Amino acid sequence: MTDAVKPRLFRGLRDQLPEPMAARQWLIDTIRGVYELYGFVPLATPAIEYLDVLSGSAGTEAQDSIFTVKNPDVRPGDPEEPLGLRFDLTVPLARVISQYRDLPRPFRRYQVSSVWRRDKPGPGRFREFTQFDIDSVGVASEVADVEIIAAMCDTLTALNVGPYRVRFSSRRILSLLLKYAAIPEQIEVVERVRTGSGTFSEEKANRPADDVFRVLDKLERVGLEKLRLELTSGYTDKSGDFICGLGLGDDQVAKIENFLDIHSDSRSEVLDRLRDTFGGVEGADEEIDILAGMSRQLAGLGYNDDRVAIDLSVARGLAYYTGPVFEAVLLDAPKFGSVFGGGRYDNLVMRFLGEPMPATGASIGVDRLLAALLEIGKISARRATAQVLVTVMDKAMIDEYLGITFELRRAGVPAELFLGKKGIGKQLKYADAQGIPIVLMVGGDEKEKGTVTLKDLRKGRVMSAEIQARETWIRERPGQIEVPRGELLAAVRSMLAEAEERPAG
RNA sequence: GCCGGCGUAGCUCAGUUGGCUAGAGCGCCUGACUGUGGAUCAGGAGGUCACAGGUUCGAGCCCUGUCGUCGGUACCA
Repeated sequence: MTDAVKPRLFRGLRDQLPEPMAARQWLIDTIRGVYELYGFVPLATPAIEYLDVLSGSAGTEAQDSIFTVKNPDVRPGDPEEPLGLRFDLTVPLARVISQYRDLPRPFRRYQVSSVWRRDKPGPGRFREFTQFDIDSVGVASEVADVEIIAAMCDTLTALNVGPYRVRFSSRRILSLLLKYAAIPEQIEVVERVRTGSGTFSEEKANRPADDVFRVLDKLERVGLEKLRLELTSGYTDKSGDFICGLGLGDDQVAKIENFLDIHSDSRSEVLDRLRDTFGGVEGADEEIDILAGMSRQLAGLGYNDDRVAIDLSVARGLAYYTGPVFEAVLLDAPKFGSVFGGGRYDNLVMRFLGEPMPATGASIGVDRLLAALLEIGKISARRATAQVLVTVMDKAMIDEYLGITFELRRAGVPAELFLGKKGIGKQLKYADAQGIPIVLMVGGDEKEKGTVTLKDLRKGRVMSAEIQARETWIRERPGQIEVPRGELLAAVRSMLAEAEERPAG
């Protein structure tokens, strides 16, 4: 043999093997069902886009995580037209909106697709992952945001994820916080730049005030102590890395803490306290009224405090959000963080269109949500799609086995004909290992009697615990029945009905 | 990106201060039991010790680099 190619995958990529795929497809189908119930229409766009279409929405730092693609058409002397893989579904949507002017407005679409980011992979974080997005483009009214929040709730309910909480706030409330705390648009910070092993040089730099939001977003993860340090002097973390502080003054930090102190399970209480705190701030009443209106509409539809909260620490990556922002967490799987999030982005489409175009939407991290549901046992992986394995007992009877298999399939019962070369014992073992619940056996005996033998492997699995001796095991033939050939379908159906399958499979 | 830990069978891991032919459990395969999945018993296959270089009489073990992986941190449109 010559050198075989080593089978391997590029870092951060993974295969999706059959077991989790079944659960994944159920997840996606269920989400799609909810979105179509809301009247959203499907859209697909290519994985590859021109790099200038992808980048720019979030500045140069965004480019660092885009996978670039070599343009095969570029010729010597021609201007380069670099390409990249999409990193989200929102930017392609903005392009589509701008490119197809005759699309209905408002345009309400859903899209489930892979996206790619060149970030460092981590647990539950891959370089290729699937997002499921829902967006309303062309609606300035907050009713569109209310609808998105409601759809998030209905989706999570349909997925049977257990208790969850959708939290929302508004980017404009956070802008008011900057006024309230008297934080200027540019913050001067001292960055520490590594110049060698263990040595640093200090450099002054300007950071936009939005950096404050980025820090606030970490509250839940790092706690108030570290948050305070990061707002002021900075600190050195466990690994010895220096975290740059924003150099805010005590008064400013105190006011931010006042703001963060406003939290309650009651939306109206949060709004009341916010009104008090932002008392003299210009424009505050108007923004708070908007949140109050959303809250009232949600309550009117039955989305109450038990699952939708106003949480002022929700900031999200604020690069293009302009209004309400929202995210959902599973209360049984808090460590997975936000599994579903979004917000209003009224300026994004303008980049392509040149004129304002309001838009709002949310995105599900399908992989993260799936991982969370598998971990808390709210969804189970199924190995087989077949419900019946038709075994091959006598090779001479293969035509009959084929016939039975197709009879089952044509009656809507997923069935597999065993195509390997193994004895009956091995075939049963195969069915058991694959999670196929029913085995069908027809040999010389059955043929003579005009019957078929059906075996429910799930019953045997239960009885296995009490049977010790192999003789007994074989003699008892747990879960096995013999029925007339003509009653095959009816018998299979009643056997399948006996143990009801969970929807997730 | 930065800091640190770890790479030994399909999986989880042992492997002494560097010393004979690299081990275990699980899984897999075969058989007992050729018409019965579990359990039990017996046997078997499977390793370039991540890769490359170096030190040494001798390296899974020590050194350097690369790759991978895990954790922290940054970023997350």
